Amino acid sequence: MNTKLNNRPLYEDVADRLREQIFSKQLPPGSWLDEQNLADQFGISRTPMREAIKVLASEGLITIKMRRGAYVTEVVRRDLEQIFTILSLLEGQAAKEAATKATEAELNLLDHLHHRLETAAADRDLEQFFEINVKFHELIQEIAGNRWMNGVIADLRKVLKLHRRDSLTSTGRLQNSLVEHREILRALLQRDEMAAESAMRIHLANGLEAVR
Amino acid sequence: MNTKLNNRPLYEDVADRLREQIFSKQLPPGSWLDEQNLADQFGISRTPMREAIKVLASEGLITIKMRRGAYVTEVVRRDLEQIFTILSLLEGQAAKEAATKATEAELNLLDHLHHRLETAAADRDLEQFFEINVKFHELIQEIAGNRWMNGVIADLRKVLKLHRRDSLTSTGRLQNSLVEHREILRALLQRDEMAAESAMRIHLANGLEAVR
DNA sequence: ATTATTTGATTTGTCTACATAATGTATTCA
DNA sequence: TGAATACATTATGTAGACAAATCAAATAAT
Repeated sequence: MNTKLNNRPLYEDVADRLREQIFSKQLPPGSWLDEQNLADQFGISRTPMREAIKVLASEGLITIKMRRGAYVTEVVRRDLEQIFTILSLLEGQAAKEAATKATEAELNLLDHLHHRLETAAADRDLEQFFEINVKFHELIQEIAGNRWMNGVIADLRKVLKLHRRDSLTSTGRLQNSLVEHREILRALLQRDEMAAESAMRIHLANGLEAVR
Repeated sequence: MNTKLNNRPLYEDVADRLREQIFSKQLPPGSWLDEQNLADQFGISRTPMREAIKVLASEGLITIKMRRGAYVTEVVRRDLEQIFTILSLLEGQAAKEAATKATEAELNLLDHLHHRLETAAADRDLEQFFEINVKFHELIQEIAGNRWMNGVIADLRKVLKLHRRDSLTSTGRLQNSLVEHREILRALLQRDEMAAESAMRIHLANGLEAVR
């Protein structure tokens, strides 16, 4: 009895809901995913549940063991270091390309976003800060326009969310993060490729320092 | 009746066989994947076929359209440029890290592989050359030891294989490729981080030039 | 003749049931 | 009492059937 939307495949909705449960630690890292139980809980059969599990597995959020079911991936420090290394390279490249590719309108958008970030920081509104921060990064990626790169970054950022100490939880880090963002924005507005790349790399390198 | 192995889930075997059909252009880019037809052809039911399709979709080899089935991804020049940009960054980083992390034994392995590459090139044995070339790159990645990076690289290289003019088909490119490999190896043996990274980036940048 | 509508065929999405492999438990024998 | 084997339970892997939605073709209407 689906009173819900049929606007897209069920297994995608299921995948979204599963992700939420994983990120909220309702399904903590290392825990086993009981197909039947979860299917019942979601009011669906095992088939779309299994397809959803495969989607999350391809994103690296869960690990499937042959004949032994699926488990939520445990992200250890080593993983954080490796993932931040990649993000630093890719987002750095995105910032570099954005510096030259961005239209004036897009630069204005970035500027506007950054101002909202400053406001959220001043208000100590962590929720808002985090949300706008994500949008800022995503807009830069969108401007760079590398479809494959954006996919990789999106997947890796999802995996990062598995880690308990999700970056910039400490307010000290928040201030530093803000300063780094200012530098990124400045470089972009001046269309300084190298500075933008460099600033973004430093930003992410510091992000790694914050979580460990 | 499956006289075959049950050593791993059926959908993984199916995914492998599907990949083969795609790479061999038996299923050309843009073509539609008829679930029922393929399942019959493989002597299985649609369930593992659908799961295999989702695996390939997560690798970017096929694209699933809502209620309209799955299609082999069409890789255009834009995709090639974007993917090579990423590979250049990541494999460059791998080479950089390998320069310091590699043990003497691993450097010897690389040296050995390169000699076999020289031989294959001298023999104009394209098949061999290509195979050893892949191993050379993979060994460097293994030495760098970034699990997440290696996954990304592996996926993107699969997507590259979709393109008709799979890099270094021309013998002229083969000679250039060999020279570039010599430079990469030299830098690694001297444990020169920067040179290794730079040489690898140049190598991949030239790889892009060759396919377009 | 062109456009709209309806109907039919095909295909995807989902469910239920069955087969098979793995884990845990109990019973038996040393 | 401890270990090994057989059995039972449980969960995953696979198959086949059903339901819903899309596409195409044929018919009807303007």
